[in-house]
Amino acid sequence: MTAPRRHGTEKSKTRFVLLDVAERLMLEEGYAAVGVRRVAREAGVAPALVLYHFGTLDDLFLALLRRRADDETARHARILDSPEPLRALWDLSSQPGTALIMEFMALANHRKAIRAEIAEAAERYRRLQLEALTRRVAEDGIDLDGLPPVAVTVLTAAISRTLMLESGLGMTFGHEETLALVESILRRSAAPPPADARVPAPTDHTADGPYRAASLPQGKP
Amino acid sequence: MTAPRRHGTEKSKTRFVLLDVAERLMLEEGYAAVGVRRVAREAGVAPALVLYHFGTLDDLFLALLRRRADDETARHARILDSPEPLRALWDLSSQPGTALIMEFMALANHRKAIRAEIAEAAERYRRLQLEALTRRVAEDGIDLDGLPPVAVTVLTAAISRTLMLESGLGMTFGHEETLALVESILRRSAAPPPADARVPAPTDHTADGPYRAASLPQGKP
DNA sequence: GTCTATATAGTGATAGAC
DNA sequence: GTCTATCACTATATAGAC
Repeated sequence: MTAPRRHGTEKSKTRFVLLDVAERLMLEEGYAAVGVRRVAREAGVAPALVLYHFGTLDDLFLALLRRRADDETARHARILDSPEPLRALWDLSSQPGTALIMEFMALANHRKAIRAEIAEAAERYRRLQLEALTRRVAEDGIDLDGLPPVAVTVLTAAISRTLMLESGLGMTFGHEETLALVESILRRSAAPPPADARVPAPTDHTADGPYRAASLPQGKP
Repeated sequence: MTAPRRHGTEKSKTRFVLLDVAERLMLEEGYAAVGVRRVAREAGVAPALVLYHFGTLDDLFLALLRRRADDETARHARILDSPEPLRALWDLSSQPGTALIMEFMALANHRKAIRAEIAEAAERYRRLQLEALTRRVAEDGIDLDGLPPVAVTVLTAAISRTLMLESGLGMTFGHEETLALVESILRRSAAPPPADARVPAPTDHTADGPYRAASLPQGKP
């Protein structure tokens, strides 16, 4: 397709280093910090080598996006294993891996050439979450308050992303109360399904206190 | 403070045109489309004139941010007047004005010089929403399902922003169900407060059907 | 207030030697 | 596979004429 002249698609060690640098830059300083010269400098190589390996900068982004695919798929599998699938979903959405996806979605707004592929990846992760969550709802009697599982995945992504983005901007107004609300929902969902009527929480397996806040990783310090 | 050499802070007609162009570009193509040359070209003036009026590009962004302040304050007042304050809050968060704030928050990640001021503006809007919502909860018996009003403002912002961002990327998986969920919450909140026990919706004032979807403006077409 | 012209520095990408 | 050198283009910002 877009084979320019020559490019090293092999399992070069340098190639992985370049991707590592690009990923770190995206997480720490945002996608705008990822450039040919910056990546090359931090990797200790010449700028031309970056283009030799990836052809264009867009291809570097795409290579980075695809490299995460396996890791993310493995992470989503935890929803299936966890005794509290809803909490597993929430924790998953609050991890750096998700912050990277969020940064890619911001990138997609400015690189229309790779917008479709980024959106496709984001949607694929949502489908993975939905599949795992749906199975757990069907097998065990997970309490979702009657919410459609797909809506739960959207809400989880929306809330966690918003808290991450705003925290990175130093804006935390209302976060504590929102996290407390999330926590209360997670606890209710964790309780075993009521046999007939509603019963209070069985054993209170965590010392309560009001609620724990500040459980999200900071976006960009 | 930051007086470079000379700048026209007056009520020049050109200055307003430049701000109009910048605002339109931000909404239609994102903040990255706002540059000295681009704004000048679409306004029909020379690039140097943009810097004459605003000094730097950052100052142009800040001027644009401040110009929206009055409009947004007026918009938030609608929450106080509406018979359904929660729906008014949701509609407010789904408008282009909010899309502009969202674009500013993305901009803040790449312009650390004006990051604090942008975050401050976003937080001010949240406080406005909270103030209006809290008053309506106190005066009327608005049903918030026992949620803290501040959490409602965070959730509203999170959900509406997420749907807008994803729609702009052509990613709508799960949106329909989420909008249906929002709509059901809005309807429940609109019902007059139950005197003693729970009663079904009084009159069904809208022909139902499943739910209406696609009620959000598209982000970036 | 608006212009032309230019300074200065950044970008992605390419050519060709080694 | 890696390099140096460079092209072509863009960006913000400034100087000075009108």
